[in-house]
Amino acid sequence: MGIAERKIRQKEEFRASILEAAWLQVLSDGWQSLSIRKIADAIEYSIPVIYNHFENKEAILLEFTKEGFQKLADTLLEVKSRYSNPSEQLEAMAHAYWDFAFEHKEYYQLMFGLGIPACEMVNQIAEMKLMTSVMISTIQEAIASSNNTETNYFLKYHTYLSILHGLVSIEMIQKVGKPDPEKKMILQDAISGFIKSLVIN
Amino acid sequence: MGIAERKIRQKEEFRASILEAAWLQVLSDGWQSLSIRKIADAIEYSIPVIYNHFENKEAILLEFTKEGFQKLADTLLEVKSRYSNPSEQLEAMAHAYWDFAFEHKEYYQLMFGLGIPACEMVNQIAEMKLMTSVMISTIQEAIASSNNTETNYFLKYHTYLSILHGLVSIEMIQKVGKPDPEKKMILQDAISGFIKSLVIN
DNA sequence: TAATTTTAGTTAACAGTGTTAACAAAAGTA
DNA sequence: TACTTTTGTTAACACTGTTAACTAAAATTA
Repeated sequence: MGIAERKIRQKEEFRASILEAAWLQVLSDGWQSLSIRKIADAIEYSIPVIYNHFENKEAILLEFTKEGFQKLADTLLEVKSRYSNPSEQLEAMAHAYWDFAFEHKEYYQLMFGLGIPACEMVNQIAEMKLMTSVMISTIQEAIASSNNTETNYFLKYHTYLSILHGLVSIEMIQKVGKPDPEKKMILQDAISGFIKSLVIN
Repeated sequence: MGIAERKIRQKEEFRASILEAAWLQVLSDGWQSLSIRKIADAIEYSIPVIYNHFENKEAILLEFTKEGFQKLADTLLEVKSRYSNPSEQLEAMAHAYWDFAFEHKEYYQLMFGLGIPACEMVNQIAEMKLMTSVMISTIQEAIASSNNTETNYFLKYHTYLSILHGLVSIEMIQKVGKPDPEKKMILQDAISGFIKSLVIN
């Protein structure tokens, strides 16, 4: 009964080839110009086959959104593991976040920008919760080893993420290509201020 | 020779009616579903007339982007004038910025979000420079009356704007309708930390 | 005023988009 | 081999922005 298994495998490969073709499209022309038709063209199949594997175009985008959050969460975890002090961790994670955003610009724009993440959808992306939990746990640890252990960790998490996302997106809006390396000073400035107010209070 | 003047006036009115119809569309269905055809339908003219008044769809969006930055700049100036202390001004402006974003969600999303402001375009929006200059001047004043007058004002402006935009856009992504009033605590937290590090250092 | 030019506005089309219903062909099962 | 299921295709629908070609109205000139 290897037939059924082969079919599943083929279906999986097909699905992967759709995503791969889509990703190549995105890399060369950006999200805006990704189209079902071009994907179909690239994989040399007719259009409707794509709908056998993805409910609609948004489902394809969702796949990449998940991938993006997964990658970001992994990166943050890895970076965090290189330090023991929560403050150092938060700082290193901030830099890693920045680097991720510009090294994987396409992912980042989908994850936060273009997405106009359809309302409830956001909360249903498990991979996003992963990123959230990495950040929150580190902030909790920082608070635990601080002067004021009564600090609202959720509020601080929200502040942390907002500062990071604000820095990144303002930079992305203004500059086009490479991220001005000087701008990392701004990141450093903002994030060290945040950390200081977090642990010293 | 009142004919030429009447013609100019009519052209102006026509242009205004296009913008008005577009704005109603946006208010009821959002930017994503704004279309030239619907505008033409609303003003009861054929499609190509719109291209006599606007080069393309983006030009219409640009008009609203300018309007948005103008309104925001006006608001910031007005709020600033109610205080004399730069720190108080920066704090009040931060709250005004937040309020503007959610009271004029459509404008804000166009100004910063969807816009994917076509590269150079951003620097050519005079109204945006207006907003920038209001913020920068206040920060300069805060620095002047601080401990460390050597602080890089441009870096601090960038940080200020990034914090604000980050807070707003993270909130907009997560919540759909009304802005959680509790979230203003986060704004307060982040901005008072910023101001403290700006004037005390 | 009549003829001519300019302007304003229309229809119809082009080249795209996402999505789906109806059908044909291939593959698996009895 | 005959039947059923899966797989894939064609062709269409309902949209999108944009523009070329044409007509009708208005303004200008002779």
